[in-house]
Amino acid sequence: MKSHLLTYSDFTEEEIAQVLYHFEEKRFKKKDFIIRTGQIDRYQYFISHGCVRGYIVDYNGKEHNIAFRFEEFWFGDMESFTNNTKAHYNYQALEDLTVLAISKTNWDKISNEIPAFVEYSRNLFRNAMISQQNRIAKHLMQTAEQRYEQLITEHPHVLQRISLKNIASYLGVTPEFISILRKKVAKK
Amino acid sequence: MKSHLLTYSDFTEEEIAQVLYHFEEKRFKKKDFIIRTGQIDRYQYFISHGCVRGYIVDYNGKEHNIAFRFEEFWFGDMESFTNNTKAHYNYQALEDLTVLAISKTNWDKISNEIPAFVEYSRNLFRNAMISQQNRIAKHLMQTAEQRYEQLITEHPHVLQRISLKNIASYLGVTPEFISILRKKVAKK
DNA sequence: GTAATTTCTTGAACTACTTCAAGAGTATTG
DNA sequence: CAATACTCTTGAAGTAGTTCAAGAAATTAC
Repeated sequence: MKSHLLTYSDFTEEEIAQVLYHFEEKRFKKKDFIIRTGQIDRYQYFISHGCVRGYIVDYNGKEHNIAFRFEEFWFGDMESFTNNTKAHYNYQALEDLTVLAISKTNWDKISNEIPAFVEYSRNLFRNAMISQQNRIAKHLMQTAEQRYEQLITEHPHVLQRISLKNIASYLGVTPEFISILRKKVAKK
Repeated sequence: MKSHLLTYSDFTEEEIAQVLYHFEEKRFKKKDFIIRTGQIDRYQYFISHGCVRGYIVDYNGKEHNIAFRFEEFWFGDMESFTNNTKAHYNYQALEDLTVLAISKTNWDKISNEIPAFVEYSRNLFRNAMISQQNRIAKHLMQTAEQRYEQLITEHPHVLQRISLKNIASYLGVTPEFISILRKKVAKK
């Protein structure tokens, strides 16, 4: 966490200590829910160990993965957290999970006291915004086959930890179609 | 612009004057390019009048609209602007356009001098991140027909100003298919 | 104000992807 | 370690959306 803070803004040792003081460690078991649709998300979570998926459920009850998050990444339903509204997304542990959690109260407190933290979070949001934008562009430009190939070449470690069913949902296709793609790609 | 600053953070009158001082007004004609793929985007743009589309070109030379921006909104290739790298996206005026432009140099200067500006931009990025996330979710959940219907009910003004061809590209379908959808929706 | 260009529509043939059903393989649980 | 429950695969039939070609309608340009 400390090194993560320093890569996105300049903190003094004292500021770092002050920031870290406002986090609490939490643990979850595989398959536990950290955030559920309809509830208010009062924390942001920084993963120290494990991984999670974020997903949304459509009117037919079908689940759609919008994100996977691994060690050294943040997750949370930012809209719910910011506006105290009901969360649109669910976040579920895909492995046993250890996180550093920060409450909204502490988040706001640190934001007021430590300008470097505002800059840190600005940089995080900017990067997130950029990568979401790029993801949208890829969805518009590429077929499912291209998205799958790009995923396995650019993020091969993801396949070690995430089931094909979950990958399929993230890519926006059915598990059956991922099977077909796998056969195709294997032939090349 | 002034009222926009105030809705996203607390500025003193003096700070507002200081921020505004670092913008320059620029004008473009309909169809002009403000940002082109491959060039470095050295400005961020706040629209005072007109609208633009952001798009990316795929390997087949096909264009894909990733965004439309109207009055009182920002645009720019944030990745290029931040890292001084080549822009992935093109931004083109869809109408005669007047913008307030801020250079990277001035952006960084204001960020160092005015904490409220860092908070302002953090809030912008956060909102952008949230709406991109929601857009991805909609793409995963909805058919093109549902996305089209939602667009015309939630943003009917968009249809007054944007051609169907450009809407089609934004929704991720062909213009021909938008025609089909329009007939379907008209029947209801 | 007419020519030139672009946008929108229509229809027929095609492709990427889904749905459903069923079986094999792999984890998880008591 | 047997029972249960997921995950992954296969195939056949179906659907959402594409491609291509061509014409009508609307905009732009000289």
